[in-house]
Amino acid sequence: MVEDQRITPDAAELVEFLDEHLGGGRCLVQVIAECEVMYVGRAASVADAGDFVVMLKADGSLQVHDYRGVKPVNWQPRADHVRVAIEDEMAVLTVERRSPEEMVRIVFLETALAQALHLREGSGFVLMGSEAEMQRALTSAPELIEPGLRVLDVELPTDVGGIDLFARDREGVLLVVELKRGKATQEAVHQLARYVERVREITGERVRGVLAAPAITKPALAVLARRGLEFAEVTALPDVASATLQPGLFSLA
Amino acid sequence: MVEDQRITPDAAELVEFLDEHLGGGRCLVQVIAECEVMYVGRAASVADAGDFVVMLKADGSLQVHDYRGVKPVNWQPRADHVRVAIEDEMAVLTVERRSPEEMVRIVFLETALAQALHLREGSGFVLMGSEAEMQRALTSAPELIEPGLRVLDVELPTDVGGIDLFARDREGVLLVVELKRGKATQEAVHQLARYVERVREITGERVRGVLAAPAITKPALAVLARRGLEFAEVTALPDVASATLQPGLFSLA
DNA sequence: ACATGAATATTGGAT
DNA sequence: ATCCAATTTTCATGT
Repeated sequence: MVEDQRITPDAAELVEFLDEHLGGGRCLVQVIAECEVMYVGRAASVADAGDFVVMLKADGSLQVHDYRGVKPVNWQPRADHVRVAIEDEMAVLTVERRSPEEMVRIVFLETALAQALHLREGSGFVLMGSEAEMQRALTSAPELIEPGLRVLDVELPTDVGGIDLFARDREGVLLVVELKRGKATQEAVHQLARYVERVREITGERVRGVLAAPAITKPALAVLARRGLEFAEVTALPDVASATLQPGLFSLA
Repeated sequence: MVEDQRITPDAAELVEFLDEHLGGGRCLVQVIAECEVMYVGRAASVADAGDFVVMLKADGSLQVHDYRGVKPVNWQPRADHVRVAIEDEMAVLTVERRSPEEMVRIVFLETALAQALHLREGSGFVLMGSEAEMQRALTSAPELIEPGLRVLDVELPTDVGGIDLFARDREGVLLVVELKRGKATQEAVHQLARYVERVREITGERVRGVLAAPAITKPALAVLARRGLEFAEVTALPDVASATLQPGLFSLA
């Protein structure tokens, strides 16, 4: 798994190391070093000398990690061009991409460790509780929103965006459903209001608007009520969470 | 910088290592191993056995990296609780947090490397080109949007959200400006339309709406025009990008 | 603690 | 290539 490791390499050795290991198939290269990091592109930034973990993956993505936070200090998703060179007796890494045109430049002042890893692919990954999954569940069991609901359409496109679920209630009244997998905010209410208004304009019919989510913020609920819209509590993860959060067991079978 | 390292530790040695180094001040711990990763919380996921880089930072944040992409396969921002134990002769790492209630559980099947790093703090970090900066620039030089503009308010709160810039044009007509630091999308147009409509209702005056951004998508521009709103081209990074993207120089002075 | 909104958001999917 | 919408978004900020 650990293919190669160099302790306190000098500039020349680091360049050689990177040249050798970058671009490999399932390779991940890390450099732990004191360095300066600069970025220009969608924004621009400079980080003065500090200790960072620089991670370069096989797809050309780069991230520079600090001692805190999930988010890197600097990064670059899937770059087109990765280059190493020696400038002023220091190893310099340049990662560029077109579209958008941007670049990250790292000057290695003092390298503690460089390592090349080969990560064998995992056999499988499953994610549960996405909005798409919620949509499928509610389409096949619309009574979870309200009894007597008949789904007419899913992801129905309009000129102001796609309607998650379009239906008629038990009395035949048109119903627009906006789904959120997490706690719904005012933004979701505005989205729903927009769809309802548009459908009213197009059809001339009475239209109900329902925000379906596991929860809603208090301010959002207030706006919802003021606009004559409704909230329906639906959970994204039916029972998995409660079952598996018990300490000890953790099978998602 | 590299405080401690263990090559192919067994379960007991890994647990001891983690117990010793976790929770340190500016410490970052990495484990490169074949493992299984499970997550339950806002969603739920399972990753079958595969090779990953597990990174634990001093603030309790966790990330599990794959061979590709900037985003980790699994992660946890600032957890409240980090635990290691031996189960079925394997080292198991559990990272939990309240609010939201969630946890990541990692079973180490075969560990290639464990290392503890001490990252000294960097001296400085500067980011240029944020929306806040753009707002300040345009407030002090509103003619960049349009000649004769007088700014009345910044971040003016309404019941449908905060208006980035509120102004009067040279003819005294009210003007609502929505700022975007990147290419503006339809969502930004809807936001602007909402503010304009609300200000019209409140004031009863004629109100212009301007979307100020470095660029706008074609569909967004169409919607904008249809709604009688306007686009103003303003750049978030006045000249830094073009000046510094020249190969060779890279000073942001 | 809760809610809001920006972000170099990233990423996958549709057009 | 462009555009849109979800995301375990994360994160800082204000209340």
